[in-house]
Amino acid sequence: MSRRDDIIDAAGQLLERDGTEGLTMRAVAGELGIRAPSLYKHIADKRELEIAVVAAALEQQAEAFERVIANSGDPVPAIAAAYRSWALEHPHLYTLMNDQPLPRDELPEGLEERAVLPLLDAFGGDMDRARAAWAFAHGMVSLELAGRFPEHADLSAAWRIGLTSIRITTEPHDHQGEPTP
Amino acid sequence: MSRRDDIIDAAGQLLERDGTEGLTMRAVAGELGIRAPSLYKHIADKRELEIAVVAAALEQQAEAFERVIANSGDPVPAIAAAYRSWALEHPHLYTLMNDQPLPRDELPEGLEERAVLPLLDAFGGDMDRARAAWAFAHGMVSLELAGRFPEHADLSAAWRIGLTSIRITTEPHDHQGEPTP
DNA sequence: GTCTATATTGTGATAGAC
DNA sequence: GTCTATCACAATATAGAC
Repeated sequence: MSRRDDIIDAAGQLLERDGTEGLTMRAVAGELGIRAPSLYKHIADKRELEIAVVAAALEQQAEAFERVIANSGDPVPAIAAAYRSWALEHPHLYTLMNDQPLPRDELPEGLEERAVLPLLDAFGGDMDRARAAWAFAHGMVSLELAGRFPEHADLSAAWRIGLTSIRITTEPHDHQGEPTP
Repeated sequence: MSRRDDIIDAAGQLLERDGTEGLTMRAVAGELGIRAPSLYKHIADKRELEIAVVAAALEQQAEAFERVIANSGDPVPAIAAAYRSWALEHPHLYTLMNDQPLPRDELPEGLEERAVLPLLDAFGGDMDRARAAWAFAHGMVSLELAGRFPEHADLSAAWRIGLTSIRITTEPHDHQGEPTP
């Protein structure tokens, strides 16, 4: 493990522990027992560090999805459960990955596709439906992470309704009846 | 309009123009042609200002929903379209309202309920289903605002699938608010 | 590879005069 | 209600010594 990887690793742990505001160059250095200026011998600037953290998190997420579809008969609820679990266990990484554009040009080749593939397969290659399911899951997870749901809200019921709905419904491709926003 | 309201108004406009980082006490004061310390004669601190901005935005959103259901036969797609439009026109306000817990204790009495009511009615009082629809819409909107969708993504198709699915499907469930025949 | 010293810029907030 | 002056921080980043 290179010194650069140590830094990326420490940054990820620090982000998860202290949140976005806690992720400072001083703090990352402190985590490794060195001073902030020393980091710049290994990485160009803070943005490069954040991109590396996002890439590592995306890979971790992809592995989690691949693991779960291997051991389950019904992929949609399995992936949804894994998606939610990963987010609840890594709330700040999850936010960093999803509240800004993916730095696609600076990500390892094929990584995004790899992370998306399990869900896409679970919907028989129907990208639009997979995208709707992703948006639903992201909505549920991000509102839960943000503490935006009322305390009494029955999240299990909402998950069940959203997931079964998006999966069950069939719709002809040339369907025109529904106005869209 | 009190001086306090001027400040809240300026803060909202500034947030929308320059984003979260642009919302500083100095900048808000500058917008009004005064100095930052003068603000503290009218508001306690920055947090109080942000809460007031959120409350004003929530009220504006509620008005938009009420306006749209009055002029439309089919409320679900109408509210969805209004929800998306409002978010795209006020991206930073939308984010501020939804990426942290609502300060419910410091919001005007009944405001949250008022903003939710149109959607809840559109689902016949079925709160769980309305919540699923909200999560879907929030997921679509927040991913769009964050620039997280690939450029080629067919968002209309995803909206159509998600909305029709969540509306159409029926599921064994206690329909609390469903009109009894 | 790491250090000290420093530049530069920014923030929220208070004291006290007018 | 507004001002000036100021406190108390904290941030990213660079230069140059060792």
